[in-house]
Amino acid sequence: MTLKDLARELGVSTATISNAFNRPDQLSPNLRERILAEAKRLGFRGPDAKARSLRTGRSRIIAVILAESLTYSLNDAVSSEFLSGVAEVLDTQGHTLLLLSARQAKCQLVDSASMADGFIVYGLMPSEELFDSLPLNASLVAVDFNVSGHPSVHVDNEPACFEIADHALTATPRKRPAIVNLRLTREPCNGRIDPKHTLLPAELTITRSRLAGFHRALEKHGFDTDRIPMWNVEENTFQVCEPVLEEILDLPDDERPDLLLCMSDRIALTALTLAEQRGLRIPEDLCLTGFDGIAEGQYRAPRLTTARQESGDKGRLAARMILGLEPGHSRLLGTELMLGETCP
Amino acid sequence: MTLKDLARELGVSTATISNAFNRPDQLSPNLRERILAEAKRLGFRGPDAKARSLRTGRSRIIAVILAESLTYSLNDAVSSEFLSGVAEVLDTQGHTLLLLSARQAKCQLVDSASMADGFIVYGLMPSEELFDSLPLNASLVAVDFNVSGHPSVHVDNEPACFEIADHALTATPRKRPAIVNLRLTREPCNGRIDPKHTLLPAELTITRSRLAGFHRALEKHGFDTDRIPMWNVEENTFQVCEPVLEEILDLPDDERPDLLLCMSDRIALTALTLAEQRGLRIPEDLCLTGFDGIAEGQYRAPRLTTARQESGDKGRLAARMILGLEPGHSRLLGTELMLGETCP
DNA sequence: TTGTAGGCGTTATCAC
DNA sequence: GTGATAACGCCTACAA
Repeated sequence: MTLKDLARELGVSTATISNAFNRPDQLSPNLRERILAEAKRLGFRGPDAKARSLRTGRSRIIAVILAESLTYSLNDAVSSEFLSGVAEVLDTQGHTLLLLSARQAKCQLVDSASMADGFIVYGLMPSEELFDSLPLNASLVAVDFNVSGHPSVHVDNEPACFEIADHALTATPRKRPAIVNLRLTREPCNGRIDPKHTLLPAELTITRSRLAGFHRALEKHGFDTDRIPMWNVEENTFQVCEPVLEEILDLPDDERPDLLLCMSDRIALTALTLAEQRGLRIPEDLCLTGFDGIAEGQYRAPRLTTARQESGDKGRLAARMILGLEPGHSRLLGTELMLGETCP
Repeated sequence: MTLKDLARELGVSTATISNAFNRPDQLSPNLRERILAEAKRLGFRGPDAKARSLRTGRSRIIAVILAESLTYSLNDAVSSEFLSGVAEVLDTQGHTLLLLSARQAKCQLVDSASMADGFIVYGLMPSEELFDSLPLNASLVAVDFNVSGHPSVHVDNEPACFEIADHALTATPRKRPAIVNLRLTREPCNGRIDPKHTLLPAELTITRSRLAGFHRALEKHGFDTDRIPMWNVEENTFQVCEPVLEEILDLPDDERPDLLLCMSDRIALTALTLAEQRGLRIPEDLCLTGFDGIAEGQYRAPRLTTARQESGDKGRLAARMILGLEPGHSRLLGTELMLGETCP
């Protein structure tokens, strides 16, 4: 049942049917009523989206390209909240959300790409060539990293991390601060970072900005940042974090850090769980800080000291930008220091 | 830059270009190489998805229609794990995931509908008319409810809930069991359910099956199910559950339930948090059971006693069914009783 | 207010 | 192995 069939059936032209659906003001209400009623009766579900999108050039589909796998992104509190914000705006604006991952087979990513009206690219972007495969004139908003020629949405990572670390170091003097990074090294590394590792450049990972903030605070408090031990995890999940944090917590008492600056709440919460299992007193034996402000860290005791970022807002803003509802320049969102009991 | 442009530019026919991209065996490797190279050089990104989908009738897009808002679904552990499973399969099969919500404006839902090759409908379906707007011959898989004429994926809610409640009542004799439901009443209700409320029919909510399981166990243990107090929450979030559970926990000691059979882990965890805040001893003063087996309930102490459902498997199965990788009949997935310390 | 016709960018069916 | 051509279903000047 196509628009044309319906037109023939009703003895009117295809244009009239089309107008009945898309431009009510272009025909008499009576006729329109009749057409809509007959359409329903004959089982015409409205203009076909595939044909319409070919003709008009727009699909009302916005694609979000996620750096991580969909599996990860949908389960992670931070990215799913982001998506949630995106979805909220798209929904009210009559658009729908297509989920893509930079990890997925390139061909289908590219294929689906020409379907979407715009792209929101979230997180670290592994390959330059991906951008080559996106439609040339596509509108694109980058989130948490930069793409030249396109606006981006960022969070004030460096100042936020400075503030956290500064707080941690001011509240109680610390002897052995350490940092647990997330995807900082060029080569995958789940464990201690040593001088042989090369680090990803700042354009490719927000971890660098966060690290810079931590370092600035450490320097302010008289530490030599080169001597601050650092670990790294490749994925923000309990499973991946657990062994690395066990390695840290199982160090001899006089080597074990007494302050762990973590790049994410997920890491910090994993550390917290493992530390509690080992009978370490929080915060006396070990202070912990996170980043993100996810619910799981706040609905528990002790609550996590962290920098809250409004991931949902980030998504809403990115969506509004892609739809042209916001000025087309890059934006920087703030964070809020949340003082919990893990580092009071 | 279209396929036709490229054909003209290279002096070959459009068919040849199309074949170069879609049917490598239909032309000489040399020619194909040349075409691909020139395409890249001239900035042709490959066949346009909109046009292709119109022509072939397939978009390689599978839509998931969620009963709840996208915002909720993306943040809820159970549904995001489900989506995650769906995404995993679609990804490996070269399909992409379009997220729709039954809550969103009907027009765009219908619009986008004709775009997708198939539909996975998840959870309670509020309106019949939604189905009328889906393409007639669309393949469709229902999850957690039934749609006549289409296969569905279910979890063995009734037996699982019987098992949980039976365990709870066997382990320690209880005097005052109570049930906290999720979306059981026809009219929205956040609070105690009284006889005036009408309940949703079993076709529309899995809560009915779960309730039936609880009731069967209660009867077995000599309770009159009509006298078991029931509460209801409309949404599976901390914010919505909190006041209802406060109402329950703040009852006088001799009225407060000593066993709370909850329809979800989210509800049970909220109860747990609030009970701990009130200094109630778990499980001595209050036993709690959940449903779902989400991580949050297992990575804490005390761990939640619950029925674990593999939401990811559910998603994977639904996706495989919609892609025709599984026999086209309905399936029932099992659950696993997980004994935690909230009801040992 | 309604109808006509061209084309959006592909792919599939044929010929050659 | 390669090329012409006809759909796919719709939208929208423009004409009536």
